Amino acid sequence: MQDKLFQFQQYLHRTGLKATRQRELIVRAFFATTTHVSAESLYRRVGSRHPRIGLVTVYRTLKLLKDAGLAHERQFGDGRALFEHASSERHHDHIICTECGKITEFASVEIEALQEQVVRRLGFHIQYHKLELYGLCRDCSAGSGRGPGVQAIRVG
Amino acid sequence: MQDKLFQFQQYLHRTGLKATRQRELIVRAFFATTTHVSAESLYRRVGSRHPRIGLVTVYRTLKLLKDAGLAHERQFGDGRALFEHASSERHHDHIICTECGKITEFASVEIEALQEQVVRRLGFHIQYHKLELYGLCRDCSAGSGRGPGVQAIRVG
DNA sequence: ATATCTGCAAAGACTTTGCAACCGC
DNA sequence: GCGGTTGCAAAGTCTTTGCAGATAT
Repeated sequence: MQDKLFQFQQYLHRTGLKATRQRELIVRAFFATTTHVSAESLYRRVGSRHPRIGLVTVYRTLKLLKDAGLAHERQFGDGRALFEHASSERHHDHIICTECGKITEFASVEIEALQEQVVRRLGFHIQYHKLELYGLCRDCSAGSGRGPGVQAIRVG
Repeated sequence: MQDKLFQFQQYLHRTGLKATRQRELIVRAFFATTTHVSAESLYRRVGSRHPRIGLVTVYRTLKLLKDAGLAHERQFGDGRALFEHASSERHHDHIICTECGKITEFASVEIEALQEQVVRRLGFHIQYHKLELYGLCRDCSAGSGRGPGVQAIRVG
């Protein structure tokens, strides 16, 4: 987490931008999360300890994190963007529980290989993809929905 | 197309709603499209011949079409909803050209079977999924981008 | 010193809602 | 005529932008 902040500050320096107190606090808070955060929820996390930081600055810093390649922005169709850590790990997709909102990450090389096949047949040159599965997680199909969270599981 | 309108009017009657001139015009315009339309673009299509119809009514009618099971709403992550005809065909997914915006539909039973496997291993009970591939279509990779359109191709 | 940053307020894009007039049934 | 419907305007949500004062280098 400490080196993510360092990478961010490297990016700022490289680009001629400034390493401000607000940016450090927001970036720390971002990398302290384990789940997908919205701008609003990150704002609330930071604001609980540092009320003087504006939501606008959170938006702007998240944009910088994207530009620096340290964050990904996701749209899960509920009208707001969620941000997750960009890691050096392989690409992954998401399965979202429609009951409790829990987001689980997974990856399947078989699925991706098939996607490549399909794309080739249609004459497309693929750049990236987005696969979202929606359903009930184990807890919620058992009828005991808990709060949201994130797991990272590798399949295939 | 005529029977889609009939199905819609059946739905209205069944639900105690009224078959108005505006609704008929909007629904006709919707089923006259072959591509994915936004509320705004459907509004413009209708408005070109019938300027007295409001955008708000288009939104409300699209909602009715969804409720009637005759339209699906899609979010391709650019901040606005696109609507497509709900057909009795099998589920399909989309591949979107990042250059010209062309949306091509496809379906692959192999991909869906693999998704089922993954989901089962994670203990999820799947309800629906969303797969979007992004890349360059044949025309655009050849360097001759044309306007957007839609094709329907079945694979696998 | 000076170009960038911050935070507020305001604007923008998309969609929904309140309300008085309107119109199917 | 009653109750749903329309269209305008207004509000709501999420995100971006303009601007004057503040700050990093």
